[in-house]
Amino acid sequence: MLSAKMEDYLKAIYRLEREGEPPVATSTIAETLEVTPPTATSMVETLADRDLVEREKYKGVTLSPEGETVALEVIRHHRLLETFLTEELGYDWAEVHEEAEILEHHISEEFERRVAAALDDPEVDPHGDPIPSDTLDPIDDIPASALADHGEGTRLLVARVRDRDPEELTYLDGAGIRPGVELVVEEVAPIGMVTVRLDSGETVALPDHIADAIQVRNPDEAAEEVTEV
Amino acid sequence: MLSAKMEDYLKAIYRLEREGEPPVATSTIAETLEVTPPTATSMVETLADRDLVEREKYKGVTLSPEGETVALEVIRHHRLLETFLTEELGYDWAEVHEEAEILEHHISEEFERRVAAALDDPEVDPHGDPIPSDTLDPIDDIPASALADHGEGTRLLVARVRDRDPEELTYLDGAGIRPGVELVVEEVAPIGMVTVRLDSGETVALPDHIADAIQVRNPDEAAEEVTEV
DNA sequence: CTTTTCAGTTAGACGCGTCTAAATCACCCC
DNA sequence: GGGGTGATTTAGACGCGTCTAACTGAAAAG
Repeated sequence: MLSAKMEDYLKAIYRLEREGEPPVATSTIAETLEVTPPTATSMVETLADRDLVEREKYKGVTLSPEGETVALEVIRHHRLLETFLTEELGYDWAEVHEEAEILEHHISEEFERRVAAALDDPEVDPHGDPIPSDTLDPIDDIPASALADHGEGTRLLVARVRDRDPEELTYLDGAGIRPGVELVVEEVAPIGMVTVRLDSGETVALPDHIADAIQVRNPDEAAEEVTEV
Repeated sequence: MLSAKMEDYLKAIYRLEREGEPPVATSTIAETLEVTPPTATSMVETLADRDLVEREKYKGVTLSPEGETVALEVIRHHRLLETFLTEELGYDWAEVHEEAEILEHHISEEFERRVAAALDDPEVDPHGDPIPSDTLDPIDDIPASALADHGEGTRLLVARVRDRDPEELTYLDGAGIRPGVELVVEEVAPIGMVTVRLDSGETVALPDHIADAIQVRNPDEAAEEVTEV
């Protein structure tokens, strides 16, 4: 049986593999999980002993296929829970992360199935992130880029909001910025700030770290996909 | 912060206090939680250090007021979850115990509030057990007795079914025996078995350990209460 | 090619919750 | 009221996940 902690490590490694170049450094894992480097080393050894990661001493780790499956399972739990909490229990979009972060390790497969059924097998969670299928196939990420990387005048569709901070999320939600919304880049200021205009006409100024967290795509491409399906 | 294990011990002590005469013996706790006596002793020491139980060496323990509050909180979580799983997620009455047994330790106060609201503040769970209020006042148990203690010909209302075994519960449910149902004691056989007749006309034979677990009351008294309220 | 730097690992410790084996207490019986 | 018996506690251990302090390897800088 895998502990909640092991699942946390596998999930973190999964995420870090996709954010940078594998293999993932021990120190990066340690930072992400807010533990000291020796702690990460010893956990990584444990995971390697169980063939959940491939490890080369002093080089870092990559997930094994089994490790990736576990990570996807946990991520599926997390995202289903986030969706369930918002849709069925009236949670605010911003509040769900913490609750899901804990519950993801404790729900049964039966619970997972029933929640998925109650929600009609959703494909994305409230933050716009794709939910792994029940067969845990690798996720093909919806192609998206950071809002920060686009120039003035571009019209964009918000695909995902990659932020965890409840206060920031509440602010963004209140300002009308959430997955599915369209906006136009109004100004890219050289002081590390981007201003966008929503369809409502309102403008919102966003500091760089927020503009990096907002993932966007071309509205026309998104529309095509919907047509295809 | 209290660990899930501590909560389990407190809940067990709470239950055992009500089943027998306090103080509760260490060995009884050990049996209930399926650990060895030394393990129970050491956990009980820890709980006493935190003022969650009052303990007299070699004599046993009783819950302190704080300990009782914690126990009630955990029981509230458990019973709300059981209700939620049956009502909202379509779980079978028999399956919910195990799931609730784990989740009760991991849901937030926010989750508790929202579940209670979604269910419209229920007063009993699917097994007929009362759900502690959000203020965690002591539960005044609905007066009920064991089906096994009644003679032939008595008409009874099933108040609670105090069984955990999913197979047994599924059988009882299938046979039509669940909280709220009325029945008549048909035969008390000297071989440790009770036969009851349901309003549907069907008879069901129940071995003693089951007849002990089924809590019943006088249907007329129950009706009076409903009228009062 | 040597030095320096810093990421990464090893060594040793601790708290939690558990165990087995051994000691000890409480209480009943004659 | 001395023994015996069974419940209870003490002693000492272990695995997990964590820590700090100390050491080692790898890789950049000169």
